[in-house]
Amino acid sequence: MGKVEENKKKKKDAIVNSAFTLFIDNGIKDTSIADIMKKAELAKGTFYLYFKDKYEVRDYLVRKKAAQIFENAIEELKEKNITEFEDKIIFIVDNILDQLSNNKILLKFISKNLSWGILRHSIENVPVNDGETAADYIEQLARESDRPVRNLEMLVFMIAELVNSTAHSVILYQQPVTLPELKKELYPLIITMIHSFEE
Amino acid sequence: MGKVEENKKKKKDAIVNSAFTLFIDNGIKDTSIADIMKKAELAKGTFYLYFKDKYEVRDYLVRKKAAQIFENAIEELKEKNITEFEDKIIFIVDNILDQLSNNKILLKFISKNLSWGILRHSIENVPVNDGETAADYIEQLARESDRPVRNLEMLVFMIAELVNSTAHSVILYQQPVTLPELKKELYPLIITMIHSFEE
Amino acid sequence: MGKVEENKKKKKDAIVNSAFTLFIDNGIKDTSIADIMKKAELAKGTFYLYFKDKYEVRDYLVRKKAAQIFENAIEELKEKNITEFEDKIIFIVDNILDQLSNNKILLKFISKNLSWGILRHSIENVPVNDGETAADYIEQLARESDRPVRNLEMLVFMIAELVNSTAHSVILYQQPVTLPELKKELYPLIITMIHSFEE
Amino acid sequence: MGKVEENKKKKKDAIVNSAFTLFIDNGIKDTSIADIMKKAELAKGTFYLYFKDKYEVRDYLVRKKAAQIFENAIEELKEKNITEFEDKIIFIVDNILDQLSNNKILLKFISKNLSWGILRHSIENVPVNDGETAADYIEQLARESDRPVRNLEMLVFMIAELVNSTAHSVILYQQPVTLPELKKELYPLIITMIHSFEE
DNA sequence: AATGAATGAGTTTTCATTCAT
DNA sequence: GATGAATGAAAACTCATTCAT
Repeated sequence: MGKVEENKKKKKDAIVNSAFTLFIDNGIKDTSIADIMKKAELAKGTFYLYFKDKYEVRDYLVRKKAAQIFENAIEELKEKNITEFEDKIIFIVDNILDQLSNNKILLKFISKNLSWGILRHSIENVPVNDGETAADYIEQLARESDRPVRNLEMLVFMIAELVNSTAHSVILYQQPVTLPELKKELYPLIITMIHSFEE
Repeated sequence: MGKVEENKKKKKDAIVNSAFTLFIDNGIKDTSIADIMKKAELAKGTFYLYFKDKYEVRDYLVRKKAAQIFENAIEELKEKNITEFEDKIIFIVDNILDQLSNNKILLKFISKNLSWGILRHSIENVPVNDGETAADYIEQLARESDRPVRNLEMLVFMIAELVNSTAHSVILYQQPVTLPELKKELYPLIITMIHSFEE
Repeated sequence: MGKVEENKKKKKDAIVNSAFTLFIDNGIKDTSIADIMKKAELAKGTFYLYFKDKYEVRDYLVRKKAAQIFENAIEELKEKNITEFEDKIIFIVDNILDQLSNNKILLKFISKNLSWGILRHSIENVPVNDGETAADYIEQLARESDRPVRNLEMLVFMIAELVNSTAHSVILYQQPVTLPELKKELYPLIITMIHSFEE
Repeated sequence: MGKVEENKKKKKDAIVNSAFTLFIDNGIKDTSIADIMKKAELAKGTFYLYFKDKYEVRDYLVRKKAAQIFENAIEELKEKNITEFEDKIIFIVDNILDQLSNNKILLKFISKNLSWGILRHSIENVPVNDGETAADYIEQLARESDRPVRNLEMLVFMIAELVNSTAHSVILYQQPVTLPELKKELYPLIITMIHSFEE
């Protein structure tokens, strides 16, 4: 990377990091571009060299943070010696739920804005792992397993949506149950779902 | 209803209907109170006699529209002769998915804004059926059934979240599958879920 | 006029007068809406209740000022006892040239922006005399004369354009001649033009 | 011209041509230096090596385009065998009116910005013919004629202003008459003017 | 209860200009 | 000479809210 390119990367990071803190603290609606750039210690006009508006920053951040959470779960999975596909899935879900539970602010920020399109499609500059998406990684796990799964994408989609949407209500508002109670019902259900997708 | 009351109802309806169209067409962020009142053909100041801000209108609308959809499904259910609890649930889900599929704009508006809290709790002025919520009604169905279900609220919650979150992606973007394909996987899964919650 | 209407008229006048001074002093480009409203002692937002942007104010002003100049000339003409059509025209032109010569700043402002369309067409709220335009008035003078003129509008048009465009250069920059020298050539030419349009 | 000089000429031309298109399409007010340089495919900073600001470019363009139009008329005049001074003037005026009529966009651009000063004074880098201005050329024509004209500059000035200001309204808006109708009145008038300036 | 003119703080956005490379 | 990233002042414009009528 040339010196200029490096400098640009640094500036973009400064904007993104500043924006994340302010979005979390004050909400997107109550964060102005002036606020972001002041905190980033850059000129207001510089914002527009990197982003169109603050919603572009939000989308970038959602992808980046979601990818990070997934990556963390994967990293921890690698350190374990889990062999069964379904156990790996449960481990990942459990790990993600715990991460989100420990960072409710992040959960609030992400879950309002996360969609299947974002999880599914590789995102420029925000790869989970060398350009690989979360869904790619899960599919790889499935292929490694000895029990083949039909319609894998659909399975992953349903698990992801179920986890994401229930997590939001449960972790943030303990509605209608607490997280441990959710897990108690959710994990057997996920196992059932996986089995029903085995060929 | 007195004549004054009737007049107030008319005004409130005008505001709400105007807001709905504008929210759908331009997004909430880009709809001003001035816009709403102009389309409603009422004075700007009048808005504040009925709502605190546009977000209150949005919440009112989401509840009202969601309740209508559910009510429609119930009405049609009553005309059928379905006896089994699980068949009733499948019928309701199927009916709602079809309604949403035929009204994608409404789906877009609702699914961005619907939460368990709204489904669950009775809403002033927007009863499904005499102050009864969707969840209340489902519980009644369950009680009428001869096979008792433990933790009914949890079951309803999970089904609702699964349906709502998958519907959004599938109906609006055909991602990752089409609606018929989703149904083919979703309904057996819902049956499985219900069975696993039977005592 | 109701009290509210009266108040609105007052506000519009304040904006227009403030704008005129600032346009003259600093130029349109260097006059901001904030400047105008500050001088008018009104809130910035109020501007947009009366005008779309500052160029709409400019157009309004050009029409108004041009109409005033013409009206002044007419007023003075009425006090004289001039009978011949051509002498009336010369009187009006002479009077206007003198007015402009005594108010070069106004000339600068008007002549950059004056067009035949503006002179010709009655302008809402800015009539020369009860909705009558300058051209209307001249035509009336011609009709009163005993020597009929063919294609009167064309005659007026050519005189107006000739006077307006030569005045600009001569009065503001004494280029290529001084005002008295221009008059010496211009008036016989106008007489010739009138004669050549007589039937 | 050295290779360096040639390169600079190319760059200046690129800037000027890009600016012309943008001025015509979007207006000068709504054309930024960034726009000009992007279209010219040059770096923003390079602009300041050639011009002070966009108004300098505008003036350069007006002169250049006006000179071209006049030069075209002269070229065509030379190919004809017209002997009388007044016929030559009419030919030139007629030719220019036709050129402008065929290029209304150019007319719009020029007539808003053309002034006697520009026509009259030799312009650095933009000679009509070896440093000669339009007015110079007309004076030469007059001198070649056997009927001497007094106050030639004044005559040219009045004809130029009359033609320029009437052309604008007539060609662009057909107001108050069409171009053929204007010509029918204008040319006899010009002849009359010339005669009245003969000694 | 209803109106709609007025407010002015707040936000976005533009853009000429500089200057290190 | 050429570049284009960065600047930040300046400008336009929006809009929720108030309040006299």
